[in-house]
Amino acid sequence: MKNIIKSVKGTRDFYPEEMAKRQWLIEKIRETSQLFGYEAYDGPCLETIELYAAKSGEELVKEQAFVFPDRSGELIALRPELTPTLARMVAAQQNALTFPLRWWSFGPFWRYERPQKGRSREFFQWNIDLIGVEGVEADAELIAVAATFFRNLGLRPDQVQILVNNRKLMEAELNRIGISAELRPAVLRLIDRIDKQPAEVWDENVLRLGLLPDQLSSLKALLANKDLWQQSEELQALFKQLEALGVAEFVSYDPKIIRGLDYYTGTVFEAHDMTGEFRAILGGGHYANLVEDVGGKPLPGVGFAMGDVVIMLLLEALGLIPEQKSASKAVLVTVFDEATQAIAMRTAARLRDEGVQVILYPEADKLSKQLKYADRLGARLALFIGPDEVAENTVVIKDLATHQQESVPMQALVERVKNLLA
RNA sequence: GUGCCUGUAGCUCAAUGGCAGAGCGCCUCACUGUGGAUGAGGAGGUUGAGGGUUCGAAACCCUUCAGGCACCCCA
Repeated sequence: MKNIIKSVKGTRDFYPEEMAKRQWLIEKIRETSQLFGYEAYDGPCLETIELYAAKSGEELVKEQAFVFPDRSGELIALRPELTPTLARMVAAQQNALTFPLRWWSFGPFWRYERPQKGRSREFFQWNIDLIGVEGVEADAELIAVAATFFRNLGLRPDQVQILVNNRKLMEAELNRIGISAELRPAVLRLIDRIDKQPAEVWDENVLRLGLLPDQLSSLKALLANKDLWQQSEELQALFKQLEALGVAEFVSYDPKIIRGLDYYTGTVFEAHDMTGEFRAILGGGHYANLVEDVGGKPLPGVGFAMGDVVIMLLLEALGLIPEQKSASKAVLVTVFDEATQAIAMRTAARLRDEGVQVILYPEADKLSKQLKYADRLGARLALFIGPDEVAENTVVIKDLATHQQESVPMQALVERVKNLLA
């Protein structure tokens, strides 16, 4: 163990067991995305640092991106998020694309952060965006995508909720309290983390920004008001549409949802597990303007991103990840001895020609060992072709789950195996 | 990047300054044509790494690496 070279901090190895789970998750993401008519796309994992300089705030690039010079000296970043790439791609083809645009993507991202549970330096992220729609209908659709995804995974509304708020509403309400436009961004940032700080500390921080004590109490009343959404026409319309889309049970209003990214201008939302044990599962919102910073004409849209880590921790905790055995449809062909090895190989080849997944034991060995191997891999059937079978021109098929076995004529093998696997 | 906690066999953990152990898992055999059970054997550790204190360190001290918790930030 001592001489094994260590992996890079914050990265994960995906052994077959974990890889199978990752593939399962991707499949669920693909199903849901396609169900709503979204098309898959991807960009490069490497981008020039200028792409991020304009967008996504300095913090993300300066402090959280992996940045390095290439051999010519140009600064390259491992992508910490996809939105700037999306903006660039859309801007480059802006006059050729058909809007509204429905695109989704799943791929690796990197952020140079301190790893913790639910947060690694290399992670996978589902990004999905609807671009070219101004109205709140687009917001409703994306929230419906998220809710449908949860439903498809077997998650219930009492286990996970999508919490929604609206930036315009919050701006208006802060204005009403008398908080100046210059102070609002800082106040919003504090609202975003109200649940993370002790109440007294939070109060202190708010007052330190320059708010008056009665503004503080107004603010706290605001954040406790679960009916605040009724002050927003957009949110009223949104909830009505979510009802019509059949996903309202997964959504609730929360005035504390702000989102860190500056480019959100309307609806913002975050999905959380109801025990509060994990970090946010996904987050997104409405942006007025996706491509302006990279040189395109203004385009509104809405999108969200979901990392692979938290959702899998949650699903694992709830026991919602089905057992993934890659060999669950496989037939293991045993090799009795050297004399029968060739016929075992021929039989394996015949089955493979018919599209049956066949694992051929690589050498003659004790049958107990071969069966144990089949068992470990989770194979469905095992075949025995020993001297007796060769003499009779038969094969013994054993169902490893039921322990039942039968002898069939060699000619009937393929059909019988297919029946048993069906 | 800051503070705190934790690193002992593949996994979960004992051993609190005196010979590094258990359970599970793994391998072999009982089982010369049959897997999950049972029994008997066996392999596997420079106690994360490096240094220091000590007659003696898994344990105490320093450094470092990794993970976890909080901050920061966010998926």
